[in-house]
Amino acid sequence: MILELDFASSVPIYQQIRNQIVQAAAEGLLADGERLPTVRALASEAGINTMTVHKAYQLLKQEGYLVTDRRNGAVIRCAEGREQAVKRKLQKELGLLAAEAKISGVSREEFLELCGAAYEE
Amino acid sequence: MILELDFASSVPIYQQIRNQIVQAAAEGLLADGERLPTVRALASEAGINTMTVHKAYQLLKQEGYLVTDRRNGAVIRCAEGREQAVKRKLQKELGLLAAEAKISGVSREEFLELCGAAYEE
Amino acid sequence: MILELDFASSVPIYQQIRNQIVQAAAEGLLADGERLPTVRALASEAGINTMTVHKAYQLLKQEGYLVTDRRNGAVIRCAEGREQAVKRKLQKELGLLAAEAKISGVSREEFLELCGAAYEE
Amino acid sequence: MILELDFASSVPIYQQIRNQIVQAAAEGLLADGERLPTVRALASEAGINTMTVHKAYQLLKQEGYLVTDRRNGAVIRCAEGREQAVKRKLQKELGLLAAEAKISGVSREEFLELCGAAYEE
DNA sequence: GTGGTCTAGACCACC
DNA sequence: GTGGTCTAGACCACA
Repeated sequence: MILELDFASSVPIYQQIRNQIVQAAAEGLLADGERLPTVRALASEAGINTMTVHKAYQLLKQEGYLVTDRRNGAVIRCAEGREQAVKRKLQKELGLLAAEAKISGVSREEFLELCGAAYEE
Repeated sequence: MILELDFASSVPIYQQIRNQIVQAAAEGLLADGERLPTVRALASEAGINTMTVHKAYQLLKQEGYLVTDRRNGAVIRCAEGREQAVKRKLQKELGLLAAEAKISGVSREEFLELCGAAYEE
Repeated sequence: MILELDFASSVPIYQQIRNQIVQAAAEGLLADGERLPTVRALASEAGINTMTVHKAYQLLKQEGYLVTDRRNGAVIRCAEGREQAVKRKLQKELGLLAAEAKISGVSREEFLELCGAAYEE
Repeated sequence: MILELDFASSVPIYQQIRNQIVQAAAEGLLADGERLPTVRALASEAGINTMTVHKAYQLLKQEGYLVTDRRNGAVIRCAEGREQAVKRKLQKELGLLAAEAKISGVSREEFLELCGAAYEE
């Protein structure tokens, strides 16, 4: 588990952790059901406060990407039940991104190409 | 110019204003070169402080979506010179959205469909 | 007399006019003693308010770059008597520019080269 | 951190702060990576509003002279990646200063001497 | 009339 | 503790 944190970024560190775990899961680096490092381990490895990692885990849990198993600690949870919620989120966020693309001269084809590439990766 | 602001949202009001202006421009409600409401007008209409509107305008200006003409006030500015910057932004943000879609069971086809719909609108 | 004005710039229009007249004089496009266009002529040519041109002329006059001759209207005035004042101004402004160059990795040689080129032009 | 602010000046306070921090960095009073005072501290020390200091920091951040580390506050950032942008700025500003020098009777040698002295300091 | 600057407070999110 | 956001006023420069 290697995190690349940007402490100067405007996006909160706990959010960066959350994002990178989600992306790692999507890229297959984290298999469904795989155990995540403990809060303490991840915090010391990244040189940050345990509270920050805890908050990221809480967020993932709340979103359903993570389940805390009494015996195994935190476990990643891919897959279903989230489709509707995620689609709603996608609609909202894609709307804004598409608008920015549109008025900046990015064509529909270029936009969809970027979308496809993003899913592939 | 009708703004729908959510004062309870965690996304700052000035960002909401910025987003809605970008979307209005993409939907054609705001033509290239069209004059935007004055900061004072928009502020009083939305029931917020002029500073907040000012900040939104500054942000749009900095991103190149808006030009403040010393004689006329604020003017919307579509297209040109922004393509590269916008594409980089798209790559980053689409990467995360695609990841969320992927591990939530949204197929490539469904994802691209949503992307296309977002651009269309 | 061709002015290139940027109405979106943060530098006031009257200041832009003043700057371009000074530069034109330095490049020899405006000879010492040459007559400047009337306020009205310059204003209509550039599509701006006469008050704005007037303010630019007032500024030039105050700085000693321009003399209003009762018979000839506004006349450009190159040369001396201003050396001390200009040197003081240069010291102040160059100090800041040099500082920016320095901490941005521009070497002394590069900086002086740019200075020389600026004077040459 | 001692600031000398001129409240009567036409140059905005936040710009004065920005300028003095840049100059302090160039003179070596502020080392690369060194922590700047907090907005609150600087504001109370200088007897001005925190918003004004905040604006100065935002400006420095935007120009790349400052990074705000989420854990530590504001940190000075010398060099790298800014050379091109700074050179463009220098060309423009030096052009005007050189023009003023030229038509005020300041010779090329005197001008370059002042430039060299400015860099030295 | 416009946008730009500034004040003196307040509250919040993050770490 | 930090920076970020927001308010309700005010004043100024520009055109």
